[in-house]
Amino acid sequence: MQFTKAEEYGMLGVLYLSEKKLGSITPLSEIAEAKGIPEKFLAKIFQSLSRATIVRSHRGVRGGFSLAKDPKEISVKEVLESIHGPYHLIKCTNNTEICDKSNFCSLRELLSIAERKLVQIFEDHTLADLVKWQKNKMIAI
Amino acid sequence: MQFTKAEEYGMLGVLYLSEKKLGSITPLSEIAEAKGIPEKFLAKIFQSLSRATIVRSHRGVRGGFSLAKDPKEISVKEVLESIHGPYHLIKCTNNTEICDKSNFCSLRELLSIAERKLVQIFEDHTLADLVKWQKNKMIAI
DNA sequence: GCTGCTATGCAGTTTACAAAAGCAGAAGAA
DNA sequence: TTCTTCTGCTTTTGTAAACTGCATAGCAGC
Repeated sequence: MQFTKAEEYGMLGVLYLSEKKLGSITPLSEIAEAKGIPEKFLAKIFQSLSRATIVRSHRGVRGGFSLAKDPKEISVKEVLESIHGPYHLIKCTNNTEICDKSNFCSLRELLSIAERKLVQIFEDHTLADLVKWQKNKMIAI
Repeated sequence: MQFTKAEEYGMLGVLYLSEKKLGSITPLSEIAEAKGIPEKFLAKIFQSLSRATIVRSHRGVRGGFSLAKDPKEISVKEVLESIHGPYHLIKCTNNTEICDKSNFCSLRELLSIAERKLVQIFEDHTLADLVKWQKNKMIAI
């Protein structure tokens, strides 16, 4: 049970954009190099983010990506779910058909609770929050 | 970010034992068949559980596995961690060397928070709790 | 002490999916 | 028109999960 690289890269990407002036356009190559991410892989991730209107794409010379809205308005949950779909700790959490052995499974119940807690945390934090943490910590050091 | 089959099977296995009389011995074949789990795979998982003294093994005719302690004394966290080691949502959560790009990473910070919440839930629930849920629900239906 | 049953331990194989790379093409700016 | 950047596929690679097999060891009953 771990985060995937796609999720990690996606988050690093939007965090990178969040630190820039709102609306400014940054090419993928810059993000990829700055964060040490394979550019083509990042491109694929940003396509998902673009479809979810978290970022906006701009083609052509001096093109790239910009945040589609204020970092304050973008939750971590939004970013993660646009990359990998809704979170589920276990496949049958929402799909009862997969595990039809019993009409009630206490394990599924526990995982649902855990899942809700987890999603709640991701929902409660925005990109702006993370950027703020980063800045505060940097000053402290 | 999902549970592995090993974790799922392991939990189902110990839950199966938890429903039996404390100390009674059940062969793997019975558990495997009852829960629809590949027997050899389950055997491997139970070896881990045995080493962690969550279950006790008994060889020979009428042998099998029994819980090593009362279900009330076994937390879900114990079971899960004995199967897959300590939980980490991201590789660098505890290993700073892996991600040396910055001395502070807000993403890591957030995941640490999430991780602690998750572990807390698993620590707070015992096998006895889950069995109780199961029974109550069954009665309700 | 032989036989059958069950776990043990290690060495495999297979499968699935994440991660990454590649390429032709479209859209846009200069 | 040309260069740049994203777009939308396809394909490859790498790795870990999931599963299998076999020889061995321990135990019980006869």
